[in-house]
Amino acid sequence: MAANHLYLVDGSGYIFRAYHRLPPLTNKHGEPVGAVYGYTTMLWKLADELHRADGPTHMAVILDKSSSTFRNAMYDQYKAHRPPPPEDLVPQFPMIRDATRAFSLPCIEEEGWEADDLIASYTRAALAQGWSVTIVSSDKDLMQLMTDPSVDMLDTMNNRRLGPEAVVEKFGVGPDKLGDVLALMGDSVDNVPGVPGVGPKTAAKLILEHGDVEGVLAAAASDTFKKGKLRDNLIEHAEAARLSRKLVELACDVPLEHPLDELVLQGIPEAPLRAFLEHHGFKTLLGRLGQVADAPVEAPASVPFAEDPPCDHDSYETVTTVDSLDRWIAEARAQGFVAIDTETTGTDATRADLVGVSLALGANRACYVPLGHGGSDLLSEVPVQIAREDALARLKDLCEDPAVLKIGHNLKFDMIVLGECGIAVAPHDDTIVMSFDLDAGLHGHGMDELAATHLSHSCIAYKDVVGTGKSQRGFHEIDLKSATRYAAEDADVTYRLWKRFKARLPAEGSTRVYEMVDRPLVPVIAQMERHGIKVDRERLSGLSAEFSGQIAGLETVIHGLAGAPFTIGSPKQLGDILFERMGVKGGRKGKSGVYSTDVTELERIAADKDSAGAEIAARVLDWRQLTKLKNTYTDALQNEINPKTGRVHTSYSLTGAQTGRLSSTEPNLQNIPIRTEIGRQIRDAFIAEPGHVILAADYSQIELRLAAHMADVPQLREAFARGDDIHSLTAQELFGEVTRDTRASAKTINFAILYGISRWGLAGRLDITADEAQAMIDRYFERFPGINRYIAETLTQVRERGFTQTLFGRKTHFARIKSKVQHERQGAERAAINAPIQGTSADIIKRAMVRMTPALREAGLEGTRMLLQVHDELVFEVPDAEVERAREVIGHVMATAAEPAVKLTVPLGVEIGVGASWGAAH
DNA sequence: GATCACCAG
DNA sequence: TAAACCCTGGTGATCA
Repeated sequence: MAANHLYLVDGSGYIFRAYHRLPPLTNKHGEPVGAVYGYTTMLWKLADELHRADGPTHMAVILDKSSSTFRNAMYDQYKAHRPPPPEDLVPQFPMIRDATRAFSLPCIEEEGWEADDLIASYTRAALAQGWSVTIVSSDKDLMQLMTDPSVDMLDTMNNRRLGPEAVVEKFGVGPDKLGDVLALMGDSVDNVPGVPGVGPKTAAKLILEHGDVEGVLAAAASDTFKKGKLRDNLIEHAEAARLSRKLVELACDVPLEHPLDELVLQGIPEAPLRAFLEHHGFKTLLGRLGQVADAPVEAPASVPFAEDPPCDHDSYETVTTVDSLDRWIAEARAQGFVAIDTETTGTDATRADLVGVSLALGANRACYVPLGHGGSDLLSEVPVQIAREDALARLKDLCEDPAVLKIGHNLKFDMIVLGECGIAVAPHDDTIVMSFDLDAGLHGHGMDELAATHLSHSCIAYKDVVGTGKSQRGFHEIDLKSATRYAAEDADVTYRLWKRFKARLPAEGSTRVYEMVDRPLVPVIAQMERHGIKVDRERLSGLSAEFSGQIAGLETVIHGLAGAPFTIGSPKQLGDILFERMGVKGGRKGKSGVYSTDVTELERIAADKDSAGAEIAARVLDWRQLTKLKNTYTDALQNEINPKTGRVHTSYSLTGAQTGRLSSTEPNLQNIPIRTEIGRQIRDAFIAEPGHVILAADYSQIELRLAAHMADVPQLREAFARGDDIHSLTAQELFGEVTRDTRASAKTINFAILYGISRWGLAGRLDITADEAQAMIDRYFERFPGINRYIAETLTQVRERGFTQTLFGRKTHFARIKSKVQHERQGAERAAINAPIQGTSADIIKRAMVRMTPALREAGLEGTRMLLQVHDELVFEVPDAEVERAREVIGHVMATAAEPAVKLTVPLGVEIGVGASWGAAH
């Protein structure tokens, strides 16, 4: 008979990880239960272990009891700086004991001992009986226990079993030396001091050379040790190192309150478990118990859904013959839809090469079609694959077949890659966009996270397939078996998510925004990214050189003023110079205790001509501006020019901003300077091809116009209709006269309103007292009562429903709107006031983008291309001959983009400029 | 990796 | 009580 096998669950560790991983769900009693839910699903997964041949015979959950331990007696600073647990986590601790009891598992905690010590002690006792032990945790301290071959670890969050080799991989030493390495490294969270300057790499090297902490310290004290900072630190902090060694040592001789036999598993009775799940309304789990209770639904994510079988990676087929590929395609045609995913050599779609395509027709009906594996040093033998042209020709027929729906997750990426192979993809659905339109604000929308949330499935991690760092390989270097498991799983999971989202969209009122705005936008964005924009490298490097000279000059001056050289870019050093050495009066800021040296602070100092720091502050401001422009723009942008196209191809995220805006990365082309003359020059480097011009079209004050419409403010609506200056009107209403100053203040207030105003924020902006700011706000609300009403209604709704909506029905969820932490709640309120306005603006420009290309083509403008979107601006490259007509078409499409779905009571103004460069087009 | 600072709408 | 510090984003440098 097999020996007993004890599972020890590190409950405390899981609570915190579940808390930070999951959205802050609430049950029907209004109690926060996010961490409890995560913990419960973890125990659930553990129940699967029961069916393993070498599964548990005994099990217990070990928890920390909040109290001091022997380590505090040794070192009073131990865990002293650990912040208290978040407020909405505290009430979940007792519920976690409930959850454990619901599974009929013993729950062990003891005064004066950390969970780690109890786990160590029970482990030792079990080993003494000849049992084997699995520690369910990913805690690095507990890895010390794997010195015995009968001990392993299990991390249920990613379903990984860890053995001693995992310790070697992570820390460079085996479990027997781990305590010494951890001691030298220290741990800032637990406040284990360690030795300054020694991280994991150095610690491992030292321990491997000298055996243990004492050996390292002895070596450092001897003359043979290499002189330098490391040796000084080891000598100076020798005592701290010895103390740390004791702190990380696990106590394995704690008297056991429960004899091992008590921990025997007797099965999980259903009744208490059902009662617990029903109390919290965990419907997905209840569904799995066999029967769904009809409790009200508290979160859409837990709507029960017809159960799919778990992902079976061995069921996936590697398609290496044309016949087989034809069969898969025929089945896709027969059923009318297919989930699809591409694998490539890299993550930048505009530079990556296609390596393979996976398809899924249903749960566990998935395959991988390798197209470009092998041929490199690492996988020199080219495996059998269908000839690339044959496969691509068939895939093209499938992707362009109007009778087959292609489903992807972040399909924009695949559209770009396939587009480079001459393949269009239509019609389509995109699960990342579906998820965003359903659940923006609740959680991220990456496939791994969605699989965990909706399918309770841990996807194979990409880095586990290709590795990381120096040993990382391209996907084309992966063997076909591993590649198939990973790639086909992606398509399989995409299909499973699609089925759920497809049902939820109409049920939750999100079909409109998905079908009218976001879904059709996907291929439009893919096209824009493929086009890219031409950038004049010489112009950028010229600016870089110019800036370099000025920066060097400023550095000399600044160092002279400071009396000594220092790192100007270090806020810490600059703060010390200004506030300590030069005695400038000013305030501390931030938790880390460094002086704030941001723009407002430096401008304040520079303005006080009597101050000793005025000169240096002014110079540092100039230095900051120039280094920012050089590092972030003139230098960095040159590296982003694609050598193949000579153009810069940004990547837009359709799910990056919770309000529905796009965001732009690698490079970010939505924050190219414009507000200062010197920064503006960078825009001159964005140019048109010969025979073309750049055309830039901006919505004029679109958010204020939308506020006037949505809050129904007659004065503002009429002013926009007349084409009046809106800030002057506000100044007249608020101050009774229009001057430069009152107009500037009015402009600030107008924008502050859109952002969810607070008296302190406005006070800081206008440099007035909070009371004066409050008086202005009161007056604003008095003159424009609609604004006040809009804010109140928006807040009432978001508190009731948990989300706001745009005029097109886009939802943004605000989990923190009920937070007990004041500043979190207030932050959520401000964001909620802003979201419908910012989001509607995003909806409108997206609709303009969707209609733009068809409208241009219909007008016979074949050469005009849309290149960039910057929130309220669209940038085009236009052949000289098309400029005048393009102006008209673009202006018209943008101005009418809301119609006919939404009829606005204000006109949308569009301003258009044309020039040889982006800078000249403004 | 966290923090600060700063670019845009 | 004291603090609050206007929304949405992304990137680069420094420092532990």
